[in-house]
Amino acid sequence: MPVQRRNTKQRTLVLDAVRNRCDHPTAEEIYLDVRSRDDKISRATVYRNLRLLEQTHAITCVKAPGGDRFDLRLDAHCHVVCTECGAVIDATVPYDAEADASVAQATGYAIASHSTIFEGLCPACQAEAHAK
Amino acid sequence: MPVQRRNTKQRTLVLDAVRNRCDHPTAEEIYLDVRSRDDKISRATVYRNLRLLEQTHAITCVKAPGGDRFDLRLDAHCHVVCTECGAVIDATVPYDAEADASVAQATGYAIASHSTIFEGLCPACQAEAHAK
DNA sequence: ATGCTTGCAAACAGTTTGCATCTAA
DNA sequence: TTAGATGCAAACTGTTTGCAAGCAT
Repeated sequence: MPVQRRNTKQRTLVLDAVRNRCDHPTAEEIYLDVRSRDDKISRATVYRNLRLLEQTHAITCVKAPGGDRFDLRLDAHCHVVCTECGAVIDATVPYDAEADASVAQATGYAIASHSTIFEGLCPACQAEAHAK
Repeated sequence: MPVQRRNTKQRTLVLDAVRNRCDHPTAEEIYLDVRSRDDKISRATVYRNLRLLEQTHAITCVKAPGGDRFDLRLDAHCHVVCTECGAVIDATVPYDAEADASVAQATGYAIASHSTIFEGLCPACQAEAHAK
């Protein structure tokens, strides 16, 4: 675990790739995006940088079925994930900062944050389910 | 995807194993528990039954780093996971059913439920961090 | 008897790691 | 110069699947 960070071309590319997307890409999608700008970069580097940027709080990751999704960290917000196709979108519910303090008090954990994930069928998958 | 279910000895063992634990065991831990009662049961069977029981809503699964954790579904509640050691405990925050309806309205998703996961250091890991 | 279930092993997906080489500072 | 970063390939973890045999209904 290095303490000092360097600004490599690859690290910048990974961060930019996350910045340039509004959906919530998987590591693989980030890899493909970055790959189109630098066809030498390896998956390992993308994964290493995603973890590093996450630890730095430059980006956040949403644990969705079928792999983590990454997201630019602007403000804390919730996510909605489709139980059928796995699509992830942002939710419009305010972040309840008070809950963190309350849970910390009750459990003794040092709560850093919380994430809420709503699960359900997206409109497209609802339509498909009806079609059967 | 079978529509009809049978009551096999193995399925019962898996369900009982989840019922008999208050912590939030991983699939592997369930497997080891069940294994101690039936040393012929295979991991595949445990995984298959855990998924099946989840779909049946007999149990729920919490997506934690390092693998899903399983839980008897009594009532909807939130979880707290330690970012260091991965321990999972129940949180004491009421389930906000209203949020589901509100998100459903705003997004067009058919929201089935939501899960909230608080992240932070458990007391033991806090102590260890201080010790350094 | 039928077809859901099982056990086994192999396959899989997503991610991490060892190591020699490279490079930012 | 030197510690951090990279690329490659192999290793790993958690989970799923194909198939022949088994068992609940």
